[in-house]
Order: sequence, then structure tokens, then C-alpha cells
Amino acid sequence: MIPVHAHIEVAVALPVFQTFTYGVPEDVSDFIATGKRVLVPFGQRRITGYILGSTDRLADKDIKVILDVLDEHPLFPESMIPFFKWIADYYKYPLGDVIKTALPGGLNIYDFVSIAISEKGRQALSEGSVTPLEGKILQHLTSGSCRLRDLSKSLNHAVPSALIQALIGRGRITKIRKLSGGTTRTRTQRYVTLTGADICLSRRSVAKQKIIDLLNIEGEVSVKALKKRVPSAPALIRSLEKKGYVSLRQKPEYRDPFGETILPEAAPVLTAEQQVVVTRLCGQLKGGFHSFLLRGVTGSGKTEVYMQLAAEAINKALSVLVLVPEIALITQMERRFRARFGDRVAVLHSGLSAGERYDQWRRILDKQAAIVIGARSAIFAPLEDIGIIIVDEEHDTSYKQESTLRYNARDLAVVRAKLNNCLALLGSATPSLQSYYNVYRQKFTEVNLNERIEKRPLPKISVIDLRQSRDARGIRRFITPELHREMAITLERGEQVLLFLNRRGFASFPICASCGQALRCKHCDISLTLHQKANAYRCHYCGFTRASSSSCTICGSSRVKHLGMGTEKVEAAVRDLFPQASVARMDRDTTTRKGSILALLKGVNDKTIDVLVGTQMVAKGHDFPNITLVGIICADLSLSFPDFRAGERTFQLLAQVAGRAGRGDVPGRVILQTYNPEHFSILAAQEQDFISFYSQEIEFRKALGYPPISRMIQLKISGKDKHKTKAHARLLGDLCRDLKSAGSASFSKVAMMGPIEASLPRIAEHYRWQILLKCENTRVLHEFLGCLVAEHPTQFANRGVKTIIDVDPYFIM
DNA sequence: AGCACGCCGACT
DNA sequence: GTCGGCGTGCTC
Repeated sequence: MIPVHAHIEVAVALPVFQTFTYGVPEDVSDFIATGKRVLVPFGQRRITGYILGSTDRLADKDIKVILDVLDEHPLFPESMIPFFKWIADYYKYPLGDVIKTALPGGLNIYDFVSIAISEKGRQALSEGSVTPLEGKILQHLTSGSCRLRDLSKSLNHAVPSALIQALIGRGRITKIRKLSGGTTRTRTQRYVTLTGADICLSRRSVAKQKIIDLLNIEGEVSVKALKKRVPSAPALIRSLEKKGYVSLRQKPEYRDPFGETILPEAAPVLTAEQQVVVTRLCGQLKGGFHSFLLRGVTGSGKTEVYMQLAAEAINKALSVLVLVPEIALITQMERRFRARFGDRVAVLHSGLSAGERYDQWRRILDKQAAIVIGARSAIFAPLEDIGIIIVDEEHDTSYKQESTLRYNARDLAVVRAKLNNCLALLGSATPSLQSYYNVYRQKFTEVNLNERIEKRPLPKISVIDLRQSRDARGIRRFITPELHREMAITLERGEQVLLFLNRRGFASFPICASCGQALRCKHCDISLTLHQKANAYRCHYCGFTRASSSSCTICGSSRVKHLGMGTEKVEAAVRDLFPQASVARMDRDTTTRKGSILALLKGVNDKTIDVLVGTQMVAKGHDFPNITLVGIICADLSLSFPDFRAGERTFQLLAQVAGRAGRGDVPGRVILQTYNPEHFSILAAQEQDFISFYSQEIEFRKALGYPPISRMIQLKISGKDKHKTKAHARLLGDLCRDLKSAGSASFSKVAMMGPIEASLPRIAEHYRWQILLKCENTRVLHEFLGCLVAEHPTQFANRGVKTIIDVDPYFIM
């Protein structure tokens, strides 16, 4: 508790690295608490800040006083502040912005400038002593004040700011600062009860009597519920209230993101292997920080292990955080957890509305939910007394946020576990090299599930060499005769087929048959992709679209050849080969609508879909019990990326997608088509042998000094002006070089690659450069970055050229 | 981020 | 000589 008349430390949600001290007036001091938000004066503005605690650190300048306390209860527990501070320091991101990223959105209040007409202005307007534009502005303002920013737009005429200044100077308009935002709040319901007063009504209608009877039986009932049974209830209640027979009150209500109720389910008997893992980890609950890597083959029952660990944690009054890579998988996980733990489960993911998200947040804070299941951002769930943090499919790249605060939720899970003195459990059939390297360095303890449940065999994987394969007429087919035959057999038996190709669209390389030029995006240095369903060429980087009938921009010819393939082309080929089969496609183009993924998954489960064609989306952890054949159309696409993790991603993707086969009673089979059958990533995926893959890949990383042997930081430099961007990249490169030689002696160990032009040099009209910093010693690398940012803050705040610091980058293109 | 201040080119 | 362009620095 902060003493009366205290000073508080406040972080503001702006790109400002220091925190600020504010005074608290006596009359609100009782409402101050760490984790609440305050409205504070900041320069000319009023903005939202987060209370970090009391402070006796006084600034040299006059200290301002807070304007308001915005929350009745804290939005995050005090115990999370060290976590926020760690993130701010590690990712070189302003603390207030870190907290803003962590909290549910739509809560903050900010102000904006608005102008209104004054009495003098009205006079001038009626006298007509105004210029035409002045008149237009004043006339517009007679119907109410207007946001200054929107004035030009709503008048459809450019307004010089000098004119506004002049009008203010002559007192014809006034400038006001209005508050906006903070629209997400607790939703309340009106509830009715009988007051107990004797009811004597002159005319007792049937409806009124029904309401009174219901209230007599059920006590307190919401108006909404009454209205369902008696449509005229709201009006009748109003009249009953006027007479003092009933009383109304507002009660907070949690918005329900769960569509349907789920029947409770008892825990199954564990396999011997599962039991070993559960016993091992349960023994360490409450035993301090420790990280485990659970390596379990696809279909080995990792989720059941998670659930039994959660049950044990809850028994010990500890909370549980479960991270899952994406929404479709969260839904699966959430259903199983809710069947076991009922309403003690909260979910946090981007599929929730702002209100639902806020309510889930409040349920966690109110300790109504002790288990949180969510995507990446759920790492910020406001839990206290955490027993275990579980990261399912820990190798999944979607744990890395690729915008604003570029954190990796899997890494943060380990950090949060350490700060909370609890367990971290990372699970995967195909662990990241980073995590397995941590096992090797004894930072993590490995636990294993080597068998599929009910001893189902792993699918048999046949490799087809695309260089050799020809059909009967000697023509190369992307659905090879071998795959075609297997598909026919599988469909004949009434089983399902999954086809995987890691590229969406119809053709990824449209090329002009007259001049040989590729059709390129207007805004990016990239080839367009033909989307036949949408009748358009699309840029996958900026969203630029051209009609599919358009001709070559270079020579004007309309003869465009469609080279390269995507899931649309595969879908079309399957429809052609198997006209009687029902074919569905699952990729980003078919799953943008809310609920569309679930509809597709339901179609697979209900067997209304015979063949599912998809991108990596289908590889991720889904349980498809009736799929017995998986066809990998071309395993090489991810292998050819100019990125040192291409082999790792390929292995993970192939092993994961192969793992979708044979999860039911019938054994699975996989056809893997490739131009590189002897590549070790593909051979290891064929054998589903992670250790073999790891031991070869780690040698390659060692030889080149890449992660996980070293750590990397990437400076991503981008700007609209080609030359300014290049010049700024060069300048930053010089500063790094200077720091290496002139800074601390250990800085010589930091290797710098670049500045070089990015491999995608222009995206969305922005020119891109990059500098890669690499060092085997994480601490030295971060000290280096710390010095660089501290010594040259203005270089990172260059207005014309943006510099993004990506710590532990994942995609370095 | 957004607002003020300040220093140079093009207008009365 | 001023007006206004945007580059720089600061916000308890």
C-alpha cells in the first residue's frame, strides 16, 4: 500500500525508455495500487500510465499530479513487474509499451485535439465577415465540435494549420482536448428481486403474475432471462419497480467465449511411459525452477500428460499456464481441459472479442480460473502462484511475434518460470535445435514418450524421387503414379487422404510467354501468385492485387504461362483425378473467416471430406483419426529458402505432417515426394528420427557458428527513400564497427554480418537493409546491443528510416 | 507518439 | 523582413 501523499512510479505506453514520478492527491491515495492504470498529464497531453509502485525518487523538475485512477482493481499482479522489466531490457523495448502489449487491448485512454466554434465565431459567420474557407469551417462547426485531424477530410478541402491558428488567435474558434478510448469495460446485467412488500395490484395481468411467480420461486433473476420467458418483462418490471415491489441492481457478467457446454470426462489410465513422466514432474512441483523438454512422438498422448500435471498443480493450489501455437489447436486443447476441469479454465487468444478477452483476464485476476490456455500472448496471463508453464509444440515458429515487441513466447515461458520459481515444460515430437541443445548443455531435462498410445505404429514413409518418376506416357506429374495409386486405394476403402504442399495459390511464378519477364508486384521486389478462385494475381507480402486477365506490364502480351504450383493447383488436380471424391482446401485463403478452420476440421472428423489439401496449417498437431494416407507433394520448397534454419523447418514440417497419418485404428502410410531424396533432413524425416537429424544439423551449425551455438540480433533497417535507407544502414554498420574496436575488450567477439540489402530488398514500397550481430556469449552480445542503443539513441529514432531490433530473430530474410 | 521549439528557403 | 517547411529533443 502506498502511503498518503506519496509519489508513484509510472510507466507510460509510449516509446520512452524511462519511467516517471507523479504525485498522488490525498483524496485518491486510497485508490492507488500497483498494477492499476492512471490518467496523467504528460507534456501538453493526458495519457494512460501504469503504476509500478511507490517511489521516493524525486525528479529535478516539478512533479505533476495524477488526474485519475482508471481501475477499480489492478490489471496485473505486482509479481509480474520483474518479468516486464526483464522483457523491456532483453528486447530493448520501452517498459510501458511492454505492459501495453501484455494487457488486453482497448482499455487505455488518450486525448486528442478538437476545435469548436465560439460566440465570436458565430457572430462573424452571421455577419458574413469571413473568407469563403473560414465560412466553410465555421459553418461545419455549428453542428458540433470536430477532431482537428479529421477537419480537412470532412470538409473535403485542405485546411492550412495557419488558418486554424489565426482563427484561434482571433477568438473565433477554441481548441479543446477531449478524452477518448477505454471502451472495453466490464459488462453488467440487470437483476430483479422482489422487495418483499405486499403486492396489491388493481389489475394483475397474466404476464405480471408470471413474473412475480418466477421471482418467488427463483429469487434473483436477470431481466434478460425474464424477457426470454415473458417478452414484455422489461416494461412490466419498470412499473413494478415504480410501485416498490421489485428492486433492480447491476451485476458484473463475464462474456462467454465458449460456444457450447462440454460433458465432463474422467481421466483415463496412463500408459507406463506417461506415468513415468507425470510422476517425475509432479515430484518437482513446488520444488523451485526447472525446465523439462518432453520429446514425445506424434500421437503419444502429450496432452494427457499435460492434463494430469495440471490436476496435480491445482491440488497443490498452484495455477497452470498452457501455451498452444494457434487458435484451431487451442480449441482442441481447451475442449479436453474443460471436460476435465470445467469452468476453472480460461482461454486467451486473438479469436476473442476485446470484451471476451478482458473478461477472461478478469476471471484469472479474480482467481476464478487457475488454468489458462492460450496462444503466444497468453504468456502474459495475470496468474500468480504458477506451478507449471507448458509450451505445446514448442518448435512452432508462431511462438515468435514478428511485429512490434518481437518476443518469443517459448523463451519467455522459461524466463517466467525462472522468475516465478516454478516448472517449465516444453513439449514436441520435433524439438527446436535450441531446446535440444539446452538438453545437451543440461539446462533442460529431457523426458520421453517413445510410443504411440495403444501401441499404434508410426506411419510407414515411402520416398518418391521426383527426378525419376514418370507416368505411363513418360510425363512428369506432381501427383506421381505412386501417390495416385495409393490415393485410389485409400479412397476405395472409405478412408481419408491429406495432401500437403507448403505454398498457397494456384501458380507462384506467372511468366510472360512473349518477353520472358515474371509478373511482379508493383510495390515489392517479388513475383505475384495467381489465385484462380479469386481471379487475381496477388502479392503475398503486401496484398497488392491485379486482375487475372491482366497482361504483361513490360510488353503488353496477354500470353502468360503459369509456372510454379500451389495448393489451388493441387486441389484442381485432385478434383480432376477423383471427380467423385469430396475435396477441401485448408490454407490462409480458405480460413480467414472466423470459424472456418473449425468447420474444415469438423468436415474431416465427420468424413464429409475425403481429401484435404493444405499448407503447413494441416501439419500442426491436429488429431485426424480417419486419415490413413498423407501425401507430401513436394518436400523441397522449404529446403530451398536462403535461411540457415531451412533444414530444421523442413524436418519439423515433414515429420509433423507425416504424424497426421494413422492416428486411428488403421495404420497410416505416407508418400513423400522430393527432388532431394538423399538430403539428411528428408532422410531423417523419413525415419522420423529426431536424434539423427539433430546430430547432423548441430555439426553444420557449429561449423558456421550459427544458433544455437551462438545467439543473434538482427537490425532491420527500412525506409521509403532508397538512398537514405542505404546510408543509414551504412552508418549503423560503422557505429557497430567502432563499438567493436573501441568498446569493451569482449566486444571483439561479436561478429557482424552486413550491412547488406535484405534478400527481399523492397516490400510495400520500403527498401530493406539488415545487419546481423552474432556472438557465442549471450551476455556479451546483449551488453554490446545495450551500449549501441545507449550511446546512439537518436540513430534508432531516425524519423525517415526505421530501425527494428530483432533479438533472437527467426526469419532473417 | 505527439507536441514545441528552432533553424533555413520562398513569399509579401 | 515574416511564414511555414520539417529536423530535433523532451515529456515527471
